[in-house]
Amino acid sequence: MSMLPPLGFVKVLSSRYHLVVNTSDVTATLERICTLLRNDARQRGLPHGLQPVQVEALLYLSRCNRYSDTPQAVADFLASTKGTVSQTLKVLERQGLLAKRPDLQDRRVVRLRLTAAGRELARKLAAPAVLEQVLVADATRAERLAAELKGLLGAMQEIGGHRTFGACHTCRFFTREDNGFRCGLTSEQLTPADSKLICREHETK
Amino acid sequence: MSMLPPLGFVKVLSSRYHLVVNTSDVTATLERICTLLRNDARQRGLPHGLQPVQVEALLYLSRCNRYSDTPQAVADFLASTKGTVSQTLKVLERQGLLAKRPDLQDRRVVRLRLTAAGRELARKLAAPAVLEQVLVADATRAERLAAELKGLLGAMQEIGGHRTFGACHTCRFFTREDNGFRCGLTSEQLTPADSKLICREHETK
DNA sequence: GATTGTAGTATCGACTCGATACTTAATGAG
DNA sequence: CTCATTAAGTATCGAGTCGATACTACAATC
Repeated sequence: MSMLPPLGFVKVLSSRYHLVVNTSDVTATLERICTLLRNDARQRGLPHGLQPVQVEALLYLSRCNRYSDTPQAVADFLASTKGTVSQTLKVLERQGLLAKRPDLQDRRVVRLRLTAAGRELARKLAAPAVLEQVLVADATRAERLAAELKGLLGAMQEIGGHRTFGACHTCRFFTREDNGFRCGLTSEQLTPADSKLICREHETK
Repeated sequence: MSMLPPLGFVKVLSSRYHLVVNTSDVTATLERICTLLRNDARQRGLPHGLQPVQVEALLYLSRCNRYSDTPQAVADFLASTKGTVSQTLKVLERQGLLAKRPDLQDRRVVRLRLTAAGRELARKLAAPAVLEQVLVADATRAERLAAELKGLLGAMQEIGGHRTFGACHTCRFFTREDNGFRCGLTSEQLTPADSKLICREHETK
């Protein structure tokens, strides 16, 4: 029976509270949360014949803007590959939740649009039963969590070299004009509804 | 284009800071973290021919105590079914990471033990590359996260009706004696090493 | 105009996971 | 003590995931 500590078991000494927190503790907790959350997603999707990944893709497409509705964007969001995503989208299309149409500017590109059924299902699936209950039960916890998790996600995305996929209006290219909003990257006008959507080209201010 | 809000989109008014936090914000963030984390686990396991679930199972078995090393316990931990877990364990056994032996008290039960190779691999996989870097970079964040996440996980487990799978020494059955520790449930003596392991029968104090 | 890069699809094989149908063994009620 | 019930585990099927590889079509660049 070897008693070697696991690799990467790092103790971090906090300068503020002089408490020793070890990272493998946070890791184990977070991984367990992920397991439970993924299972919740599975149970939510199951009655509708959807896998967890399909649920994620559906929800992404219901929230992304017109620059981000392509298979490659979905692949980036899911941190997966275009091959795998192509499979997933094929299933969603067969189930009538999704329609493909060619992009008129770039004919290599496929544009994805949820059907009415797809949007309706996304609306139903958006509520993760377990989390919802926990968060409503304790408002201050929800608040602190929102801040901490956003910070963590930002750091993870930066280190992993992933795109940020933030909401349009939080982007550094987002500008306000006299009669509305505008994207500094595409120079196109944006509606208030647009400004709340997720964008593939999002960059933190 | 319907503009109905997603079901379960709940705004929580914090009594402390008078800030409006919406739960779907937290949810979206957390689901994205999970996606990235799961992918990290996939990438970690891939060089060794392991799927994310196999990694989780391996890590669990490397950290659980002698009351918790059965297929059913693994299924509970993974919030999965015994059928699925049976498959997963069969693969791990074939890869020589795991050995099965019958339980002598209850002959329906199978006891699982990692082989030397299994323990060594668990040691290597315990470090989730992305998280490790983020947490080491900011100690106070790691500290706050540890607290928040444990709170969240506890609430999720309670609402979902899952076991807590906490460390032995944090259990309400754990007692200190003159010459060591003892489990109030099994009445058996516990070594200091035992007291740090995960237990299936764990209950919060 | 040839080369290079990007978006997407098709196919293969190992694995996941729910569902279902079993076997074996412990438990409990009469 | 026996029979019904319950629990632990396995086997099998089918739809789906996902990495790997090979491919097509189009755009961009030089």
